[in-house]
Amino acid sequence: MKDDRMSAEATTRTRELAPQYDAAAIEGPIYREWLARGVFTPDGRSTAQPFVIVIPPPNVTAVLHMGHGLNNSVQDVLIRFERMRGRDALWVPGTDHAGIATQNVVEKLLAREGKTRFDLGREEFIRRAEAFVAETGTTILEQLKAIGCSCDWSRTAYTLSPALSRAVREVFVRLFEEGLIYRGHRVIHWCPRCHTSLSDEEAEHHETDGHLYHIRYPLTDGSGYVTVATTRPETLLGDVAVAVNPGDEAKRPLVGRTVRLPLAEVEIPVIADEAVELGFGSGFLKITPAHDANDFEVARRHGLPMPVVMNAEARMADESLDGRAGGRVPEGLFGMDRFEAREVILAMLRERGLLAKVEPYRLAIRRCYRCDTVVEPRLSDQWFVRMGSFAERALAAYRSGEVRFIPERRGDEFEQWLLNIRDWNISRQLWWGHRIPVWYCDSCLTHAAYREDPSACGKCGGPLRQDEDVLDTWFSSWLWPFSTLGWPDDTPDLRRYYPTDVLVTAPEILFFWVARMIFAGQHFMGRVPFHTVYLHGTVRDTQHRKMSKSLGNGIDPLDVVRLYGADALRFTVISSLAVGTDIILDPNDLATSFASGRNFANKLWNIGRLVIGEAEARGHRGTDSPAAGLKLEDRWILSKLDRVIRDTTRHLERFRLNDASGAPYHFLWDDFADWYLECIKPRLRGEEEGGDVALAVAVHCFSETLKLLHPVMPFITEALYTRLPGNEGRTLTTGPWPEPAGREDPAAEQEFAFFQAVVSATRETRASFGVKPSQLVRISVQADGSRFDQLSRQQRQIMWLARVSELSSEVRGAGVTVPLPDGATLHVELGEATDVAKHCERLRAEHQRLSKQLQSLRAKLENPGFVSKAPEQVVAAERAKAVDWEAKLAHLESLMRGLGCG
RNA sequence: GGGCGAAUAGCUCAGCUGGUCCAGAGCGCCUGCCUUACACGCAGGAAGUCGGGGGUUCGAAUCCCUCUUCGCCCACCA
Repeated sequence: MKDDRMSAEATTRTRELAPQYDAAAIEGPIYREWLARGVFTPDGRSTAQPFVIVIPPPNVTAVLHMGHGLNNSVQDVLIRFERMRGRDALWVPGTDHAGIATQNVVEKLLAREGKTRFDLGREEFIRRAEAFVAETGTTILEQLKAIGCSCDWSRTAYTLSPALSRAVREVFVRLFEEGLIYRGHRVIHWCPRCHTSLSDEEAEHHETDGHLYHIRYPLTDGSGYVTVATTRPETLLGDVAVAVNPGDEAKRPLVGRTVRLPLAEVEIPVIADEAVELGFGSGFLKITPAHDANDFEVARRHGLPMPVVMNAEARMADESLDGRAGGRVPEGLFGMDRFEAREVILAMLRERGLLAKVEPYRLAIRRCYRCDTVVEPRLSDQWFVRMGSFAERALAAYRSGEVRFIPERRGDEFEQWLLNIRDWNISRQLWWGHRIPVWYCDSCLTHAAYREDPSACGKCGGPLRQDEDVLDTWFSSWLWPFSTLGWPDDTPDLRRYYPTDVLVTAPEILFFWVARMIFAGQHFMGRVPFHTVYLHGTVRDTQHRKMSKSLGNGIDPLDVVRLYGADALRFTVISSLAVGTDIILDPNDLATSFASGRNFANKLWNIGRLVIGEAEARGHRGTDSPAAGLKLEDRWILSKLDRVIRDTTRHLERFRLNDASGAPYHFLWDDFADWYLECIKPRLRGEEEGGDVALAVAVHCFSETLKLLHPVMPFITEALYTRLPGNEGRTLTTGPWPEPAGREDPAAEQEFAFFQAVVSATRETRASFGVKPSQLVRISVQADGSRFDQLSRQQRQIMWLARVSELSSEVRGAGVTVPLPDGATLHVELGEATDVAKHCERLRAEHQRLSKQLQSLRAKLENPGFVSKAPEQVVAAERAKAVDWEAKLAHLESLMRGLGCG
C-alpha cells in the first residue's frame, strides 16, 4: 500500500528492497560469496604485518550457545577490523577433542544400548567415539558460520588430529627428557563417576552445608579417649594416626600413646605435627593419608602406612597399596557407596557411644567440573608436570608487560595463581585422548617416553607395555597457538603467524588454558603466544545466573539468527559489552533482549533504501565525497563523520567494543538519519538547489559508516554497500578502513547547532500547545543580522523539519516567544487563541531552573578558592557561562513581563 | 580464610586521567503522529538526593575511609 504512494522513480528500486530487513534472505548468500572469494584465507604472499587470533577451540561435542556467540562475535569484530585496516589477518579455527566431555557423551550413547565401554573394549570404544566425532564434530563450526565468523576454514585444526597429536607427543617426550614430567605418588582429585583423576583446576570448589562430627577414639590402655573432629567420618577406616599440635601443652602428654580406631579395630599412634591448627575443632586431627592431601604429607613425614579404603567408584574397599594394612573395612560395609557408608558408620558409632557431637558446618567441597560429582581425594600414581620454572618465566613476562590483560585486574588473578602454582596432574584414566607415550619394561623394570612406538625395550630388548592412561585435554590445548601452525615442523605459517596477537576468551579458563598457553609458548617457542588477553564477561539471565543447559535458561544463538539475523545478535551483545562486565539477556523474551540490534539493523536497511533509491533515481555512482558546493548541513555532517571515524577507530584499538559500536550507531541514527537526511529532503525533491551534492554527501557518509559498522554487523553492511550504485561486486571485508579527512568544522557545527535549536524550539512549542503536525505555523527569529542571514539560508529545511510556512525576522501575529541560545528569540504564531497562562507556566519553570543554576554558578565565581586555584581556562569558561545565563534570564524576564505573567 | 569488583532513571547498563557530558543510552512509560526510508518508525515528554555515613579538595557519581548489599577469583583448618 505504501509503495503505491511512492514516486515513480523511487518505486522501481524500493520494491526490491522491502521496508523490513529480512536477514535470513541476505546472510546465507553473502557468507557463501565470502567463502568463494577466499577473503578469510591469507594468500601467503601478503607483505602486510600479520594479525592473528586463534579461536578458543570449542569441544567437538558442543552445540553453539550464547557464550560461544559472544566469544566469537568479539573475535570476529577484532579480526575484521584489522583485516580492513590492511593487516594480513588470520583467524585459526578448530575444535578440541575434550577428553572427559566426549567420553561421557559416547558412554551415554552406549548406555542406551545397555552397554558400558568395558563391554566394547578400548579399541572398539575409540572407534565408536571417532565415528561420533566424524558425524557431529563439525556442527559447531558450521554454526559459527551462521553468525558470520571470518575464520580461515582451510586451516581448521583439531586437537586429536594426527598433526596435533604429533605435537603433543613431541612435547611430552621433550619434557620427559628434560625431567619436567615425572611419575608422582600422591593424593589427587579423583572423580568416581568419570573414573579418572583430575587436575586441581578441574576440581571446582563449592561451598556446602555439612556437619562436623566429633568422634571418640578410645585410648588403648582404657584410660579414656580422644575426640577427633571430621567432616568425612567414612574415611575413618583409613586413619593411621591421631595428631595434635606440638605446641598444645594439654594434649602433648598423649603423644606416643595409642588409640583404638573404632570399627576397624586397629591400634594407631597419637603423634605431634604442625599441620594441626591450634584452637580448631577438638584439637585432635585424624590422619587419613590415602584420602586427604594434607594427611598424606603428615603420614610421609612420620613414615606411616597409607591404606586406601575406597575404590575407583568411591565404594568402601580395601586396596592398600603398600599391603601393610589390609582388612580394615568391616564386612558389612564392603562395596557400599561412600555416602551410604557414612550414615552406616555414624549409626555404628552412635550405637557404641563414640559419636560425641554433631554440629552444622559450612565447608568447601570439590566437584568434578564435567559431571559435578563430589571428587574423592585418593592416593595414586599419576604423571605430573613440574610447574615451577614455567610459572617463573610467565610471571616475568607479565611483570615486564610482554603480555597484558584486559581488564587489567585479571592480571592480578593471574599473578596470584602463578605464585601459588602446584604441579600439574596430566594423566587421565580415560580412553579418549592422547595416550601417554611411555612404555614399561617388565624385564628390566624401566620405563621411557618414545617419539615413535617402540617394538622392544631400548635397554634390555625385553617386551614392552604402554601406559594405559591418556593425557589431560588441556595438555593438547596448551600448545594450540603453535601446534595449529605446524609445530614441531618449522613451517612458513609458524614463522609468519607466531606469535599471535590477541586471545579472546572467558575468564573461567584463564588458568586451565590461557596461563598454560603462555607456559608452552615460552618454553617451546621462546616467546609468549600473544601480547593481549581480552577476557570478556559471562552471559547471564535476568536473575544474573550463568546461562547453562542444566538450568534451562540458555538462549540458542541460532534462534536469534533465525528471528532477527546474525547482525542483530552481534550488535546487541557487542554494544552492551563494556570492558569487564557481564551480559544480561532474558531467555524468555528474545524480542526485548535483542530489540536494539534488530531495530538498528532495520534502521540501517531503511536508510539504505532511501540513499540507494535516490542514487539510482539520479544515476549517481560512486561513493566519493564532493569537494565543492557544500551547504551548511553538508559541512556539518562531514565534520561529524570525521569525528565518528576517529572515535570508532580509537575505541576498537582500545577494545572498547560497546563504544566502538555505539559511535557509528549514534552518528547514523541521531545525526545522519534524524537531521541530515531530513535536512536534504527539500534538495532531493528539487525544492532547492544542490540535490546532487547532497546525495553525494549522503552516499559518502553512509558508505563510510557501513565500513565502520562492518566488523560488528558484517552481513547487512556488505549487503547495503554492494547495492550502492558503482559498488557492485565489491566487498567491505578487505577494507579500506575509513580515515578522517580533515573535515572537522567547528564553525559549521556551531551554526548548525543554532539551526537545530530553532527547529527544536519550534517543535517543542508546537507540541506543548497541541498544534497538529498538519497545521503549518509562521515563525520569526530575532537575532543579530548576520546570524539571521545564516539561518535564513536554512529556510527550506526549517519549513520542512518544523512544519513552518514562513520564517521572518519580525514578529507579525499573536503567539508565544521563547528564548534561543545567545540571546536570540523565537516567536511562534499561534493566533489569538493562545493559552497565555500555559505559556507563562513554561517560562516560569525555565526561569526558576535557570536562576537556581545561575545562583550556584555565581557562588562558585565568588569563591576565592575557585578563582585562585582552578585552571584559568575553567574560570574563564565559567565566567562566560554566567554572562550568557544572565542575558538569558533577563530575556526571560522581559518575555514574561510582556505577557503579563507576573 | 585470602584477594578483587560492583552498587547511577521501573529494567539492563555507559560515564576513560576529579570542574561544558552533576547527570547519559537502550528497553519500558506518557502525549501527538501511518509526514512518499523506516510504526523494528517520527516528534515531544515524565522519571534518578549517582547504596548509607564520614573525609580529602576551591570543587566528587568520579579520590580516601567506613557500613550495608550483591558478585567474582583463589584457598590443604580437619
